[in-house]
Amino acid sequence: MTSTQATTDRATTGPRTPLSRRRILEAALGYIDAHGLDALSMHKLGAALGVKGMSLYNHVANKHDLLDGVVELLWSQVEQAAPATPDADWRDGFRAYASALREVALRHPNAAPLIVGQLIMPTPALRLVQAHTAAAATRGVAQAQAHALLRTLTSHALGSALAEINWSCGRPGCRPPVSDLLRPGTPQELAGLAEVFCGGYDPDEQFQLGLDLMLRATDPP
Amino acid sequence: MTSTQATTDRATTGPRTPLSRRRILEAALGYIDAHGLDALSMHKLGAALGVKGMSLYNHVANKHDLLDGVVELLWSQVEQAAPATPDADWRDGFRAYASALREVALRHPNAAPLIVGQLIMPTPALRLVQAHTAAAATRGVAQAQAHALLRTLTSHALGSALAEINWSCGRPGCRPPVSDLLRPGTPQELAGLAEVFCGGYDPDEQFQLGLDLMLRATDPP
DNA sequence: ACCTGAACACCGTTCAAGT
DNA sequence: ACCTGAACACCGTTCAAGT
Repeated sequence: MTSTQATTDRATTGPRTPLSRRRILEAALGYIDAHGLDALSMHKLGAALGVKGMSLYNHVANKHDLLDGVVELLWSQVEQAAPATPDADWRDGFRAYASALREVALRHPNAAPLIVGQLIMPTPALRLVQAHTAAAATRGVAQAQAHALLRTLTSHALGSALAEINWSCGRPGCRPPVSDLLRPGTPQELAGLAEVFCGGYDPDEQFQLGLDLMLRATDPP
Repeated sequence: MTSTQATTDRATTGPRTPLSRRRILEAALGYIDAHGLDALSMHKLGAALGVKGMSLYNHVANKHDLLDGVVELLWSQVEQAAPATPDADWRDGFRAYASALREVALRHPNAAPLIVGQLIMPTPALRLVQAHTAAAATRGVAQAQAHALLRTLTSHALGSALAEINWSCGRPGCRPPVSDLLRPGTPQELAGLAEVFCGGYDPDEQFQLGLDLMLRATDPP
């Protein structure tokens, strides 16, 4: 309650950790995870950081820039999870890249649409392309071919993650239930179809099958 | 200038076509196409319809419902472009479905992110699944297999369309230039990579190759 | 250098009133 | 039945002022 107690919330240096672009972006992602993309506002994000909304403009240019930064943060998580490993089989590296991208999207379902809607190509994404292309090049894979494969894998990872987030109902409890996806007027017959189309499959398995297809299409080493 | 001239804007029945959900949704899509998703507001959309913002609430529940309606409109365009044709080869139908979905997304780049971010499964989408599944069933394709294929095709169409909208630079003039996608700090070396990764390929061709892969993976008729 | 108060135009939404 | 005026809380953003 008192101001001396308030510092226990942060448990770090001084009475208040100073603002920084990095800290703001992480807080923004956390806020989106917790409350949804639409709920994020500069005022509320400021409050969540113990600061007054307008202070954020000292570290980000505007809200659009803030969201770009969140996308960059997500890509850096992908980079951390699936760095290129020059010694291992490049196909395993490509597979790990696609899986990591999908997993980051699934771990942040409220933020995932940003990845594909922010009109930005963040540095960590380019570093991933560069590193994995280089790994494949050591086995004689041409740059154009590696790029084509990486583009397809990226589309597949994001496309299937977003489809899963919006339309699939995880196996057991189906949160939210399929019926929440349907407009009130939907005919009973189509509602039944939705139940099986959206609920009756394993998204992981479907994603892996797609991966296999794409990687097998390239001729051996 | 005068009020008698004003009616020439619509050139239809009476001095002012009455509002309807359908007319509102079409105007909303047109507005998004013209001015971008972020620019759409109830006030401005009302003005574009010659009406006062709040009037829209007589026909749509709220802005979220409005956007859901726009997504439904887009799916109905897909349905119109690629109805199932029970007599033709079902593979051609599936291919036409995926191509139509992609083309609708590319034709409405500003609205496309909505398809994958609105948490809704519109009736026309379900009708497409139903019709194409039925077409495949007449050739002995099991429902589960048809559904799996349709899910993969849907992910691929949307994933590649969204990737193309955001990160690719159509062959000749590259609007906007790749450099607009990069954050100011991007190292020169990665900027060069972006130029070839985002600009040096044919998105149509890449999409069609993916389609071939998916359709060939299913055993013959 | 960085945070704040005050202020701005704008936004989504409600509701009582008009027609 | 459907449109509007007035009003509300909220939003993104600016800027002069504080420290």
